[in-house]
Order: sequence, then C-alpha cells, then structure tokens
Amino acid sequence: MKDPANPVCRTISALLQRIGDKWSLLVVQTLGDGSRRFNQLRREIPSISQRMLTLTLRNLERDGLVNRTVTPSIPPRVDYELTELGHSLQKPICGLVTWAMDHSDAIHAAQASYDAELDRREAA
Amino acid sequence: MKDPANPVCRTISALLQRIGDKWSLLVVQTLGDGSRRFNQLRREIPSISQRMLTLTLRNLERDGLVNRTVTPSIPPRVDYELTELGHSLQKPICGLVTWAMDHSDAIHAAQASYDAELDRREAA
DNA sequence: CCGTATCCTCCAGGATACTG
DNA sequence: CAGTATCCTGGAGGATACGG
Repeated sequence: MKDPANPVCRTISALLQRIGDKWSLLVVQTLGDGSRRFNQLRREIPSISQRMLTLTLRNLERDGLVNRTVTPSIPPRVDYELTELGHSLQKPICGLVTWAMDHSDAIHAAQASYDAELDRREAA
Repeated sequence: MKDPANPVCRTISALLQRIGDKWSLLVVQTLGDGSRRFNQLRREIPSISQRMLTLTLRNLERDGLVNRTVTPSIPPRVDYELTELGHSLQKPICGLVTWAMDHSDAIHAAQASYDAELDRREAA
C-alpha cells in the first residue's frame, strides 16, 4: 500500500507534487473564481516568470485540471479556466488550507521553540 | 489574499511544500499507524536515503508534527511518533488522497489524450 | 543503532532574447 | 499578446565514509 511502485500511490504522489510545486496551487486558486487570460494571470501572480507560468499551465492542462481556449484573433487571445475536474479538486485543497490556517499558530510556535532549543544548545 | 508575502499564505505554501516534498507524506503516513524506530522507517521506505530520512524527520519535528524520543541505551534507541498536530493533519490529507483515488482514471485519461494529441501534431 | 560530514550530480526554475 | 529557445545558477538529494 505504501509501495512507491503501486500505481495508485504514484498517482497520489504525482498529485501532491503538482499541488506542492511552486506555482500550481496559486494558479488553480486564481482560476478558481473564473477564467483568465495569460497575461492576466501574470499580473495577478507577479512573482512568476513567463516560462514557469507556461509550464505550469501546460502541466495542469495535461492533467485535465485546466482548459485552454485559443481565440485566433489579432492580437491572439488565450483563455484558461478550471475544468470540472479542476473545480472538484478545490474542495480537498480547501480542507488543507483550512487546516493550515487553523494550526498556523501552533506550527510557528513549534518552530520557534525548536529553533530556540537549538540556539540554547549551540551556545553551550 | 494571494500575495505571496502574506504570512498566512506563506504558512500554507510552506505546508504544501512540506507534504508535497519527496518524502514527508510517506513518513507521516507510515507513522500514522504507530511509533517507529529510525531503521524501522528506513526498512518500510526502502528507497529513502539515510540522509533524507534524517532531514525529513528533523523538518517534521521542527514543524511540531513529529515527536522524537531518545532512549540512551546501548545500542541507542530513537523513536518517532506523530504528535497530536501530526495526527490532525491526517484528515485533510486523507481528503486529498481520496480525491486522487476517485479521479485517477480521469487524470490518466486526460494525460493520455493530451499526449496522443501531441503525437498527432508532431507527426504532421 | 543512529546519526553527521562531504562530495558530487542533476534539474527546477530565473533571466533574457527572439517569434508568430 | 502569448508564447518558444537558450543559457545559467542554486539547491535538492543520492552515495559514501566516518563517529558516538
């Protein structure tokens, strides 16, 4: 069941790496409240590079989480939106986000006390 | 709210990178059904290196998700177990895992069709 | 048994420049 | 506007050896 070769485990692991990667979750969350054009996304996530936005969107599209719609006008127009599958992912994601918010104080406290303990030891 | 500098966002992002990293989730899941010794974990996750197991456990401990108990005997004995906080994380994690299992077919189908479409284009 | 210390490799991801 | 192409660097993470 925990065997990394197990196909269901690989799926889960792949999903976690996707939503755990540097940008995917941010993009999904942004698309959560509606479709966006490419440069719209860039502006709403200013720290992402053009390259990484493209790559992130391609991966999400490949996984069936995002739909890409090209309107061949001049200038060209490309819209991205969550698929049904993409929207369905929002609920479990939301569970994690809620957990993180509920326990962020506890986490920071744990980190602070861990770091303080380290300092104390190395002072000795 | 999506500003990466926002402290609550940094907490969420940090959490996601932790559970999305290569080993943390696997370790947490393994500790899910009880305390383990160091080399016990190594055997149950054969592909992890000693270094990465140590680092992963240290991070989880720092975040307050795992407890480390040293028994100074010969040979030394070190036990790891989930904290209360660690256990509470299992529920939202489980939501994600369930989602992944429920939709793994859809994901694989999306990937296959995406890849097939790519092949078709480059054949032209 | 349970680590730490070192070295080394590989690739995620940023910066920049160019195209349709 | 919406990308692709190329180059480059930092750091994640494996292998190995040593220490308490």
